[in-house]
Amino acid sequence: MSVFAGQGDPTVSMTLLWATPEPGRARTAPGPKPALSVEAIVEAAIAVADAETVAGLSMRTVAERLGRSSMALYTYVPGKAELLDLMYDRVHAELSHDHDRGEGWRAAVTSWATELRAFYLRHPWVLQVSHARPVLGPHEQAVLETLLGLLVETRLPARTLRGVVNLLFNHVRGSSQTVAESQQAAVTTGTSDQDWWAARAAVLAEVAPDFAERFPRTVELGRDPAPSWDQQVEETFMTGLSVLLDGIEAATAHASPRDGKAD
Amino acid sequence: MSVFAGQGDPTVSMTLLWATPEPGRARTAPGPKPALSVEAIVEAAIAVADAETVAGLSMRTVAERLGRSSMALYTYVPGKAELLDLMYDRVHAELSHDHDRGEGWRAAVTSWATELRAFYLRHPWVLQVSHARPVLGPHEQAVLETLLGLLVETRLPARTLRGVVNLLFNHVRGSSQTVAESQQAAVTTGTSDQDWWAARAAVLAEVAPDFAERFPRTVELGRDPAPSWDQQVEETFMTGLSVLLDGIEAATAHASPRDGKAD
DNA sequence: TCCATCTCCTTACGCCATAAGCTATCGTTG
DNA sequence: CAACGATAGCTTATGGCGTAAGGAGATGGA
Repeated sequence: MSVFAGQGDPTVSMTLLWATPEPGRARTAPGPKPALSVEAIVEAAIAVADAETVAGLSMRTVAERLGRSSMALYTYVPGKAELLDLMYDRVHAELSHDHDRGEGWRAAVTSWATELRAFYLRHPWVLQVSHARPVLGPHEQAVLETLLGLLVETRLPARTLRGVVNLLFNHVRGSSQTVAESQQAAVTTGTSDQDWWAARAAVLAEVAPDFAERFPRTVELGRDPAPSWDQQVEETFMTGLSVLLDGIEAATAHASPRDGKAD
Repeated sequence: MSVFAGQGDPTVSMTLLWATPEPGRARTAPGPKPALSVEAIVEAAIAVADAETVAGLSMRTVAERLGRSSMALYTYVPGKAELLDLMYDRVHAELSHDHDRGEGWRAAVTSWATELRAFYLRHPWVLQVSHARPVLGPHEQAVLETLLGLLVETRLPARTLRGVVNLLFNHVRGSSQTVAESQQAAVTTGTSDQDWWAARAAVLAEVAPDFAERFPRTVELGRDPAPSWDQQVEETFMTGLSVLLDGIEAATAHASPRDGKAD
């Protein structure tokens, strides 16, 4: 299984991904007409993954949803790895590329990050797919291009920009992953996040009564909490993002000190 | 399988984790003496995971390494999820807690981040374990406490500090994950990272000849590359970290503008 | 000595991805 | 129109996985 797949045969995956719809071929094919299509399979697989988490995504569950046997899928898709590649890129088509740049790059990037986060929370399984060797599908590619578009006015050199882009993706992905995993754990275990933490705290008090002495700063970190758990998570994300943007601002100042911030 | 486990029974895991070595019990037990121990199993499991990647970690492979059958492990450990919890915490014991604070928090945090990154690259499977509902073992806890210790002199309020800590972990984890996944993919597929990218670029050129027109900024992002791939990755990490630290510095200024940076 | 207890084993179940080979369908060609 | 050959989707089988169930043998205390 290897949840962090994304390692289908590059050639196959990419051909399927960027597929111009098969110019020559088709039409003159003997044999029964295909009742399915790569498209339909990918769609069904996404539906399954959204609903059941990535662990519940199997060739069988996808095929069942389409009223076929699992082996039928192999006519259209070489294997599960390639299917994941296709799902991954396809789902990225949901993201928009027209963030308002009128109020400066800070606001625009914030909008981008917020949307991306919501996207990851809608499709948590996306975070389980490796992005080390990106599928390089058109839709995923567009997300990066869009972000770069929002950052042009910072005029950062490529080397700095690579660091910044990485940082942004890591923050959004990491923050989303925490939430996504929490939510999923809540479903799997049947315990709400709050209950879970309460239970864990109780056990901890029993098993490590000296916790507060050993980890005083950690305890202190819990001070001044947001009114609700959800708000706390949200706040942590936004605070981090804001700090990050401050960092970018500082970097623009380093890069072109004589321009200042004027454009 | 469910690679992103970390969801063993909280009580069980935590009891095992913080275990004072079983005060009452022991000694007076009939039956054969245990030939294994939780300790030995965890150690073996870590060795397997380090060597074989998390996908190669199964109860069978761990047991084999110890010359036992897989079911023998269940005498010591309730299941794989709990075993992962134990491995996760145990391996964090490798991290040090005496970063030099003499040259200010920037240097200290950089040292912390660098060490943590190296740690993740030594034990890539750690990144596959969910940190949404942390195991709350002593060694993992200590990592957070240590970081907080390095950040005290920033005097950031708890709310900001939560954002900053999150940001730092996300950056280190995210950056490490990319590298780790690359390395693993290199092993699994037998293609080096460089070859893989070359192959993918070739396919891309064939399948999407208009790439440069559609994604001009992405192309531009590749300008001015570091001399080697490894250096590029390293540089991206360090640049991001530096931007991030600039952001923290800015936050300290916001928080207590009249103090300035003096302490 | 006997027995309760404990370790470790074998066996089995229900998942998973997917290899192999069959059947039924259908466009094409004689 | 019949026969052919390509094709879609099926059944079956293989070798993995985590782990439930229950049996065999060892061992300390009664």
